[in-house]
Amino acid sequence: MARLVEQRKDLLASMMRDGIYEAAVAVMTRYGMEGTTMDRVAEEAEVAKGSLYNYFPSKLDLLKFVHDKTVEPMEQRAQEILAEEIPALQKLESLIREWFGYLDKHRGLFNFLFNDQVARELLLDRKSSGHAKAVEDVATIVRQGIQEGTLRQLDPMRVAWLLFGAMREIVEGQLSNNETRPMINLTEEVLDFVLHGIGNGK
Amino acid sequence: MARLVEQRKDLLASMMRDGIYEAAVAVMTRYGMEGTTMDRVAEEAEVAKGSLYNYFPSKLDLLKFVHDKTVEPMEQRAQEILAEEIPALQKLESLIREWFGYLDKHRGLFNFLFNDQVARELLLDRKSSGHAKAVEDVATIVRQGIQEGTLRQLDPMRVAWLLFGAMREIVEGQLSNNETRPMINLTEEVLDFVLHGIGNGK
Amino acid sequence: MARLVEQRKDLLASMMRDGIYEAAVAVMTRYGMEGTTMDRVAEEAEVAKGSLYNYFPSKLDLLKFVHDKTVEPMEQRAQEILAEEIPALQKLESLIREWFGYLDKHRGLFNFLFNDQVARELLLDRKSSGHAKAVEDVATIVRQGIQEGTLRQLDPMRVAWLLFGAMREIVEGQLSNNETRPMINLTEEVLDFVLHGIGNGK
Amino acid sequence: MARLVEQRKDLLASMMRDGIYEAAVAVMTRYGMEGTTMDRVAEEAEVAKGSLYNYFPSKLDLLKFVHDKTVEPMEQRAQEILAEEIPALQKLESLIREWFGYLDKHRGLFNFLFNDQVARELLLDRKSSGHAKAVEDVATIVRQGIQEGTLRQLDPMRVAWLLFGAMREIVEGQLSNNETRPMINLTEEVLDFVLHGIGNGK
DNA sequence: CATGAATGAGTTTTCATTCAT
DNA sequence: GATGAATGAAAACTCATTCAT
Repeated sequence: MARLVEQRKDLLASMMRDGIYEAAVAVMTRYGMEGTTMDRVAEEAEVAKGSLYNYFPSKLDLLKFVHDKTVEPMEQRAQEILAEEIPALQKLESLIREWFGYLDKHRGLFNFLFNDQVARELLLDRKSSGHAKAVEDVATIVRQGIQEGTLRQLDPMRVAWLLFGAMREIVEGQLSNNETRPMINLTEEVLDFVLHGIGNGK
Repeated sequence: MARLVEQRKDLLASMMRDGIYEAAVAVMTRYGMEGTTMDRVAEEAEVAKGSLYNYFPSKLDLLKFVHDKTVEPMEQRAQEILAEEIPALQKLESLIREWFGYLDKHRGLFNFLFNDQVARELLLDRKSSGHAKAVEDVATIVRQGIQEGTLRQLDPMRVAWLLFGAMREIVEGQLSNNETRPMINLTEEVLDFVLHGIGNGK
Repeated sequence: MARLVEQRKDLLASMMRDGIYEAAVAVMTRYGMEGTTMDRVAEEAEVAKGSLYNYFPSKLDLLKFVHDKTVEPMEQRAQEILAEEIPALQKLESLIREWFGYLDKHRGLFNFLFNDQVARELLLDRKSSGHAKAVEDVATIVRQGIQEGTLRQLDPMRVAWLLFGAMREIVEGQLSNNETRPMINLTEEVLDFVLHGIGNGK
Repeated sequence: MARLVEQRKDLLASMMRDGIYEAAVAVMTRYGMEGTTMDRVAEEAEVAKGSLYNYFPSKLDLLKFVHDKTVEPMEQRAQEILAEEIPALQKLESLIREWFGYLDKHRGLFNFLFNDQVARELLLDRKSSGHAKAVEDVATIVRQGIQEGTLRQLDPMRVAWLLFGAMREIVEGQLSNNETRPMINLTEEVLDFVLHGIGNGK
């Protein structure tokens, strides 16, 4: 019985955290990192400021939560792709497509997720940032591709960084141009670039 | 004679500005943008807080100065390379090499120069951010390469973003790994990636 | 029930505002406008500096509040007097008496209300300064008196300024002499001066 | 001989003080009391800021000097008028005329001379403000007028305050209306008001 | 547990005054 | 004496965090 009460409590707390999460995302999207104050989050969440502290010990913890919660599903999906039994090239395409789809949602959080100093700082003490993990995933695929003979023998980590960066940048270009078309359409183009480069071969 | 006194004064002022610049860079490197307060800069520079305002009318002006002073020589160099009468591929290599050499100095400012939201904001009213300009430079080279037939017919701007991003990311990877070897060594590798991609040809 | 809670809150907020008002008046009286800092007000009110900003968005707003709260009842009263159906001379006497009574309270604020540049500036965007309004009120009475034939045909506005100034000055004289007798006793005398001047008739 | 050197020094110092005086007046007129900083005065005087302190130990001393130097000639003139052997009424008219003429010059300093808290504070330790002295002068004239039978038997000091206030206020009215016609034209009107009041006699 | 007022350290900026040159 | 850079004590305002109700 106490067990049941316990569960109910956990459930409620979890819902609260989610509500605050949504609010935080909204505020971050609207005001940017600098403008994200606990006041605004509380107001957006329609909760008293003090209540935030019942669910998150500090602002930093809230930010970490937002980060994790946003990155998590993407990482989940990446793991699934990695686990499939398909050629590296297909995995790569799936992953890129997935990323773009993911970034089409969360546009507002892009800076927070990838660029911002704060993000970086709050990740300092994490085992490994989503960012780094993503790069690692690519490296794994590259290794597979090399074994399969479909990819050149290059340093997998280096290649992963390059690939990831190319993708990230193009997203940023789109965002800074206020381009609203879905970024998922860029998948082919990016894949082409990554596989064949820009040189006109022989 | 008055001329000489004048010069001496300018020199001193210039030295102060440089000292403050150094201090600001140190603080930014150590504490990040968020943590860069005038207090800390003053302390680092071993000057009174008020003295900063004898050389920079506001914090924003100081930041602009730091940015310009850091970015300007690079832009200069880029223009020189663009103006040379050599094939696009050579320009590209020169540019990348230059960038890496440049980033080897200024490691601490990398985030300020390329990643930070604040940096972006304070550049909003500048002619055009160094970032955007750099991408534009690459696009120019790509256009030349396409005409020369050495580069594939791809959207030059898109390619520029991709290339720039790849490079930026690899730098970031190096930095976050606390890799201390000079980044300039990566030039070949990046160029190879960009030109041929990672696919194993046919 | 929620209604009750709401009311209690409003009441408390109102009390705080009043407390801060008192503190501000005390500080203004003691240190003058120049010396009225938010720090001092906070200290006087025995609240944290930050708390002031929970009740007044800015220092200017606090000053406006002080001004309004002090001036409003007087303006109210003036309007009542103007609206009465009595001869101009009676209105004039009433108004002057009211003013003196009013100034007997608020002695400390006299300079803030009538003399200070800052006060004037902060009233610039108000409908119309209490000062100007008071003069206007007198002019209205003078016009009535002229019509009734009890006052000479003089420029009403000019007369209003003269009258108002005479009164203001005498108050100031009293204050600077640290004269503590109620100023309301001066009503007759001022009225006599205003009506008959100091000349000995023919 | 040393005497001569001494004199030359005094003369130079005196000239410097006068130059700074002019500059201070210009700044006060242009920027108001709040905006009168030592920096601006120095710039206006085309002197280094530090030099100001060779001639005035502090800002307050400079302000006192400005005040005195501005008020002095007026007081001088008032004394002369008082000393003349003419009826009180004529003295009164002369004095008022003189005041208006005086205020026509020094418009920019009006607030500093008569209204400002700062002015008040810096006069606190003076034997007697120019303001108070002026009132005293009027009282003297009133006493004479009473003896001569041309003025009613009223409290001379009170009358002096009233008269002075009326005049001051009308000046202020002119200034706040940005009325640029010379105020000296108001002499008759004010005198009329003061002598006969606004009442329509019997 | 919810609330939101209270807190106060921290931020940018100003400016009278000092002092080495 | 002249200079003006250096100083640092205030000033207005912000906001993460606490805590009484």
